[in-house]
Amino acid sequence: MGAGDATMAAEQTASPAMRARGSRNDQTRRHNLSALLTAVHYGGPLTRAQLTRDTGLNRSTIGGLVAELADLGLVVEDSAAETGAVGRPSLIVRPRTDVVSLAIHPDVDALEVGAVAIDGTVVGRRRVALDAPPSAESAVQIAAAEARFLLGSMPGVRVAAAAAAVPGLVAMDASTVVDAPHLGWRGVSFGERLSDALGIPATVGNDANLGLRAEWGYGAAKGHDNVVYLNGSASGIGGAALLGGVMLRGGRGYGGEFGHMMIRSEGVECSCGRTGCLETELNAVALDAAAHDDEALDALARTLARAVANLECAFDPDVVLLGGFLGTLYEEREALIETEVDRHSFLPKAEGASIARAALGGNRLLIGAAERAFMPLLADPAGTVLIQR
Amino acid sequence: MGAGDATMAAEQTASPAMRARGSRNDQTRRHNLSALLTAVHYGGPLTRAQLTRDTGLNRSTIGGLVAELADLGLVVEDSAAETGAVGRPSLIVRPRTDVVSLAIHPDVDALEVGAVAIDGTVVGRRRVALDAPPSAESAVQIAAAEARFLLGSMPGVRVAAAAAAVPGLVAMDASTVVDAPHLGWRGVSFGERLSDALGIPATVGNDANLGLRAEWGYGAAKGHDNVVYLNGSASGIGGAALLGGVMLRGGRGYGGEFGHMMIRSEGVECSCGRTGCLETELNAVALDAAAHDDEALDALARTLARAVANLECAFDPDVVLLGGFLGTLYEEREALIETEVDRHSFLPKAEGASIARAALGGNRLLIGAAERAFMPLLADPAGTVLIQR
DNA sequence: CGTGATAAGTTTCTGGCATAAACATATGAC
DNA sequence: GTCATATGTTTATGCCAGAAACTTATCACG
Repeated sequence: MGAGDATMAAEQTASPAMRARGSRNDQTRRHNLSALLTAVHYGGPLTRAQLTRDTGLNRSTIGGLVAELADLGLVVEDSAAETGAVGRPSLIVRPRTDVVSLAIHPDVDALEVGAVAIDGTVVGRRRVALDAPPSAESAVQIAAAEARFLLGSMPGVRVAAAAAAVPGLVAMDASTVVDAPHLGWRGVSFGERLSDALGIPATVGNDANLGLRAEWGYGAAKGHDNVVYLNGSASGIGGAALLGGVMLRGGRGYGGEFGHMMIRSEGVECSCGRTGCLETELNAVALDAAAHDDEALDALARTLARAVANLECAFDPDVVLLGGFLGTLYEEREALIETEVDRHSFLPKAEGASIARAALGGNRLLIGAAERAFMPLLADPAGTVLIQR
Repeated sequence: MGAGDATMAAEQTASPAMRARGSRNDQTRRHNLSALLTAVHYGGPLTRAQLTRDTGLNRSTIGGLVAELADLGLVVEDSAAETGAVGRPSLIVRPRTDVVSLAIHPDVDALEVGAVAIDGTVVGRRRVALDAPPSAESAVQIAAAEARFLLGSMPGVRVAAAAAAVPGLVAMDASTVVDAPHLGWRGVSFGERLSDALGIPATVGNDANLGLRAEWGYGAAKGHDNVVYLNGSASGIGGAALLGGVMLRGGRGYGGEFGHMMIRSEGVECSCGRTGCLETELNAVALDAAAHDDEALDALARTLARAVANLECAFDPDVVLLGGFLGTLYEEREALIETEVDRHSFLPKAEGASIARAALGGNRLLIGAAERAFMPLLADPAGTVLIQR
């Protein structure tokens, strides 16, 4: 009889908190439309035959669902490219590239606005250099002006939503920036203000979170469901984690602040009030200072390795993704870091997580924010209104 | 327009890994049966009217679903207790107490077997004291004998499944004990062997995980969806985390090993090969030694506080739950720990997690293991066969 | 070319599921 | 004892995916 039988079902989670929502027939339809649009969103153009296999749904059902998505203006069906296979060629379903989301990234020295199509390509971007960190209000104004310009250059385009990637704590409402120290924002309803200025629903997400989302969808974390992400930037170390395919959020939305994980008990005092935080021990300044000092660089690499080992022991990820200067440090000291992590790893060897460098570079936050903006549409393709420009 | 509109849907997770499963009509039925059984499982007896409100389903639908659950022998409907309210009294739906799961807990000095009814009450338990840690084989034999005895005393009872709580790493197959150092088990297919010996499907879970599951369903974590759990026992410190209502597992099932979180960089060498692990700095021996030394106890409390602060910064939980000797330490140094955690907390004050002591005591692991065993039944009430004894 | 094999799109019909609406019933209030 | 209220029950309806039969587009082979 074996234990295997029960395994699959047992992995599911039953909520004791009486969150018992009933399911209706129309939710089935919504779920299936969502599954198809999500599949072509991440997987690129797919044939109807592939969708049939992947979803396990019937040919007829796929036909109907794809027709509805086409009616909604979300996908187009092309004749097949020649495959050389026998049998009637299957139609290719691809997301329409004239459906975009707006991505906004305010940072200390610049503000970027991008338009990202539903297939994940950045179809337009504008960057405004800034002398000083923008106030929330000026960020909204600049973003709105740039967005208008951007959309003006793309006639006929339809906009799903907008989202901003902000370096700081974002509340569960996906609008309020609770504390973005480097921008000097505290308790700002940035999403709501953006929304009003753009005339488009806008949400806000933490930059590390959205960075991981992008890497997950289109970068180095693609295909992995358990990922720890560490990103080193001028403003410190941001962290995020994807666990079982779900983004770590926490009760208030502040989960994943690995930059303030204690890494040295007798360490330097951090701006956050604690001592020995990862980002006070390992940061852009320290890395610059160690640029021509092999031992200093080794020490920093060892610090990173301990952080990675600690995170592996807490999360047991498939991949630990390193971005920004942490990615650079990793490339420069790959062997050292790998052996140090192995040495410190609590988990059975050979099974450990792999370490990888983040892949998407300068487009990462724009793609991540757009991902966030596309989520309502992906979750309910028929129930989400697009804004025609 | 505001950001709020998009928020709910945006919190959902769309999987890029092309896990696009289609949903069929019969899954709707299964989902709803599961939702109802789960509701009465955790929420105790509920009226049909309450179920109607909680699920959002139609009166008629609830009627049909409850009838099916009753036909399956999983629930009974009673006439209402007098509520004093106007209107026709609603029938009370309660889980049948003659449906049980077997819980098995092998430990270094004893093996416990319990029978837990579907309403969460422990209806029978047997404890066999042991001179030495049992081998996996003898644990199977003892468990099977005790289970036979236990079930023999409960005629007419039907068994859903069995599950064991094991102090060690358990693989994703929910059967293989990869490494249970205190028992000396390595790479044992304990679940499969149990299954064969009992004649009942059996799975295996990590003890801390199952402890948290129990506290979540029936103890101090009830109603919270983001919980970090730390349990101190003779064999060290076990950890587990519930994140957004989902148990942290990791890619291989080893997530949540917070006992091996680095807490002092120049610390003592741990059996795991690392240094300064939480459980080498704070354990039963150290606590005993500090029993009559206020300063030593303060130091241990500070160590605990740092661990809690670290976990809060990574997970942003609603509650940090402390069990075993950590619960004792917390009770003895509550004020100190609270202020130290606040001082070290990275997150905005006042919003921080509360700390609480685990509630379920000696029944915790039996309840947790039974929870695990009930999961397939809860997930698919109509598709899971009960074993008649 | 023309025929057959193959695979996929399309059409039609069916069954399951939740719902709405109408009806029946059990309680409290007056 | 009647009414208001809330809930259980029965019946008819609409939606959705699936199955089966049919149609279409390609390749292979002679």
